[in-house]
Amino acid sequence: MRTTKQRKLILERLRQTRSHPTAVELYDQVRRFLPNISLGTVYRNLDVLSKEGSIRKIETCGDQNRFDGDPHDHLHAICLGCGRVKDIDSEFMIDADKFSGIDSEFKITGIRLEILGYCPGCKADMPLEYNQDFAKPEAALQASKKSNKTGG
Amino acid sequence: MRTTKQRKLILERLRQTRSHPTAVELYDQVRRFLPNISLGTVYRNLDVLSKEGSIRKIETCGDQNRFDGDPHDHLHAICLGCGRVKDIDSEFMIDADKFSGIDSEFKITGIRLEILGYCPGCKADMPLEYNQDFAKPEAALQASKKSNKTGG
DNA sequence: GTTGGTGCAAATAGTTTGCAGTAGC
DNA sequence: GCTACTGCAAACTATTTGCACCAAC
Repeated sequence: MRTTKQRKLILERLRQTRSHPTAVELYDQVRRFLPNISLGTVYRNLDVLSKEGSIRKIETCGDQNRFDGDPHDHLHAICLGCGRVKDIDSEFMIDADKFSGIDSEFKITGIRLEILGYCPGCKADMPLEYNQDFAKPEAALQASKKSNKTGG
Repeated sequence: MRTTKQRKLILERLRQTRSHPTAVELYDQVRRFLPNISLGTVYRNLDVLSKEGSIRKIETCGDQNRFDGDPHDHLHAICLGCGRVKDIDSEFMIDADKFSGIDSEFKITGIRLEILGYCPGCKADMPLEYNQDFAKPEAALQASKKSNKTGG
């Protein structure tokens, strides 16, 4: 794997930010330093870097993927209002072994665990039902898929 | 909400199957009964039915969404080989309250928990590392995003 | 100098939408 | 009869890819 200036810049920017940018957000950032870089290059680099393990692709199930410069185990809290992703301390991780008895035919390799909710800025957008009480995750997920502000 | 024959058929097919079809798979199924139905109509109906709560949109984070005719709480085991989704008994559910201490600013409304692994048919595609031991979920997820066979 | 990486633009895949006609209530 | 719903096709969004040139090793 060659160390091109594009690749170096993308990795560096991703490591420096605590946000979890989308490919396009990252493209906008790196363009300030390399005006001629193309979006295709950003996608290609995000792909090789995440395959190689230097970064993580976060599958937020939103319309766009987000990327995390920290490849170590930790949880993500995903805002259903704006789609932004916040890191959560790994002490809350759940071990995949907990589920090992589930199904003899299905070979479990891991779990996907994400915290869903609303960040301070999006509390106003929160469905009424959540103002009194906690409720079903999926319902909220459905309701909010649309409003993906570009998030930092 | 009107009960059109298209809507009725889509809901009926979804309730009858234990697979978790994609929109296109469902379209292929209902076309056998209503040859002129359009894919747009299938998408529109999946949207209203899931917003209304009759079905669930499963956010498998694959390239295509899948739909579940059973709106009740249960877990999904997602095959990283073919993208197919299998229901898991709700006794394994984890309560969102477990995470309530995570962050005072973030209003938690739920969690997303999915079991990742390989179904019997895809065990051959499984990365070598899993043949000896369980390993990190995300690595496998990255590796397998590509191979979404149309699943049933 | 070899070849992996780049910029560009076109292609692709999944999904959404505008529109004019249709059918459920 | 009103109007939500439909089929169709075009549009849209995120992402991928073919190609000719370039630069890291």
